[in-house]
Amino acid sequence: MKIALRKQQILAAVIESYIQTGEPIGSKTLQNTQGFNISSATIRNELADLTSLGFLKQPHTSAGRVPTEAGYRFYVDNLLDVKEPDERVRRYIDSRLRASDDAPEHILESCSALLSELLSIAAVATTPSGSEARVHKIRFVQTGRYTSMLVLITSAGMVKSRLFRCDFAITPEMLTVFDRALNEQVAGMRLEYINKAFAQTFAASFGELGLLMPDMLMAAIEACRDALSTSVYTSGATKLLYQGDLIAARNVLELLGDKTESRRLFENMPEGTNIYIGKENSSPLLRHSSLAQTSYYIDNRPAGALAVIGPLRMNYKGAVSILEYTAKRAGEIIEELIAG
Amino acid sequence: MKIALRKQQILAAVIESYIQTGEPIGSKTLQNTQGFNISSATIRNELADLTSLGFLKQPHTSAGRVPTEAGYRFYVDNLLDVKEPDERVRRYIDSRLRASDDAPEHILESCSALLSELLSIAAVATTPSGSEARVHKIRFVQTGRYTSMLVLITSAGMVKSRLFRCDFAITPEMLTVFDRALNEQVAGMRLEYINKAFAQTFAASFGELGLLMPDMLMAAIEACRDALSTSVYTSGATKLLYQGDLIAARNVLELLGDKTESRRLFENMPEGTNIYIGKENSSPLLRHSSLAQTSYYIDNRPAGALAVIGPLRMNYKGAVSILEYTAKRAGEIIEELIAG
DNA sequence: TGTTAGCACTCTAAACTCCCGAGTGCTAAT
DNA sequence: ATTAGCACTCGGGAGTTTAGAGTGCTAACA
Repeated sequence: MKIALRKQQILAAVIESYIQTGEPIGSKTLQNTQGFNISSATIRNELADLTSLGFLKQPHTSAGRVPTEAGYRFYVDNLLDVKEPDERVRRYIDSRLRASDDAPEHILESCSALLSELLSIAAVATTPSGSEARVHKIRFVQTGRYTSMLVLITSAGMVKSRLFRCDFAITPEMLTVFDRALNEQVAGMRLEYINKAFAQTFAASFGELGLLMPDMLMAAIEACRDALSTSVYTSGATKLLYQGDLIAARNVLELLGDKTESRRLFENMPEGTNIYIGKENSSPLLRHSSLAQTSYYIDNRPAGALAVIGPLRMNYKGAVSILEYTAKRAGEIIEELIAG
Repeated sequence: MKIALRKQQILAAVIESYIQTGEPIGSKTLQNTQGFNISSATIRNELADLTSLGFLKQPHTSAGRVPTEAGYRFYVDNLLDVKEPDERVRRYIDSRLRASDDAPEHILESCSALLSELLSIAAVATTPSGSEARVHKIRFVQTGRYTSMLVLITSAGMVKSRLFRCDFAITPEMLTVFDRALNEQVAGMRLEYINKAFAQTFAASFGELGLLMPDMLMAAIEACRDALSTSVYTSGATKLLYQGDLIAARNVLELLGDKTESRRLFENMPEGTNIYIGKENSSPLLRHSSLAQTSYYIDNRPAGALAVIGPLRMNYKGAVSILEYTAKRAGEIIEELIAG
């Protein structure tokens, strides 16, 4: 769609004003505050055009204009010139990410805290999915007479542990047997193959000894499932409660409170930066909100997502800028970690 | 304070009606719905007395009565006959707690989910504090060339792990040295003594070798700190958003979103079951809410807390009943686990 | 003395009306 | 193509009215 430059400038002005104030804006105010060198009548004509194009609407006949979802869409597609954040902000992000401790999980937790803090809206970060990963090795630590901890280390450097409990007393020898037998089989296997079927054939191949293993194997399966499934960290959802639209906020809270739902959000996200506005969202709970999402990369492959969720009139420019910078740095820092 | 039986019954009726409907209730409705054998005029007299006693108030001169905080207080102190939950509910609680996996943390997570589900309000559960616990032992698992996992096992059977990373390549021998040296010192020590001061004297006593240890010791300190500090699991806070009082809900969300704040809530709770109504709460964020809390016991000692947070007009009877039963069962099930 | 019927009184919330003013679209002049 | 001018629209705030739920008081009654 080809649209005259002045129309675009006016559209941008309306949207940015509305994002800032939340109030419908009319031709006169627009003329005064934005310093256009044209009369309000001319602006009115343009506004009428933009309205009939479907980019703006009026809450009622005699009110100012408000962007429609299509308007926001055009804005983010064509009128958003995103810059890197200020040096001060960049420094701040760096320092906060560096301060997180040595687990990727904690870095991602910091990402979501950081995003919601800087943008004053809800933020989400997902851990890398383990779907590409393989078992590197599995270790055992005895923690009690009947209990032990299984530690799974994946080829991607992720570490997951799981407690299990047997109904017989565990001896160190037994753990050595478990360790050797299990690692011989699973080392190098894709995580998703460590499932119930595998456990059965594995236990069966040990005859009587196999009877001692189900608890241990169950723990292994669960550890793999943990490593395979992405976890989702959220922050600042309550901030939305202070920003007007109660039902939108409530729905977002609902969505983010449900781990399964929020995980699903990122399952089929295309990589790169994406913005979903209102009804464009896959979840009906986001029908009145916007989601801005970007991927972070580990070894040049998209690993997980950072995202913010806010009202339709969220600060898209700032959001994209900060999202992309944070994602870049988070990827780099996690890479350093794993390289070790 | 001595109060005639009939007055008490009327007070109870008003409060229970208000809890159910949220509407002020007047003398006539009270007479009709609760089947008192006295005229509405008589009820009016009693209501006037209860009002001047400070247990009831009127939103405006010509409206029905609503309980005051003092009214709720009298109600929970004197008029609450708590029964065990139904068999069906008991079964349900049991099965849900059994289904949680073998870590106390997961059981407590289930508790909070369960409470908020059954009572439709926000629920909280805290893990046992480790303040009484001592180090049982510490184990190491190598997870990468430069990284390892430290596993802390406490005398209370709690297991915490922590990753750490050194800037030199780790060898199995080195871990064996760490293991032996560290355990010799710390086994049996109270968790809170494993702190920076300890780490310094410990590292110092190893001379040059001590220079290799700071990362490992840092991890040990953090694991102990983890084990020492109670974690707080919350569920269902969003349910409050559907129950009228928005600012109360918002404040609760705020409180529960902040781990430090919500931990503080339970720091000095007396054991047993307690109810804090409105301004009785220590946190100003709960000024418009009620908190009902009970302890669960491990080996006959109070270990942690289960609680629900809801509006002043929460269903106190159901809440206490379900809280106490859940706490009892949770304690028992955790005991079984740890006994192993 | 405790209970009750009757009644005048109070007060809110909902419905209705009125009107200001911001904002519009159209027309005619530049 | 732009602009000034103007009649028109309409939401929402202010003021008014009204219905009805609920009260407290009084006087009669058991």
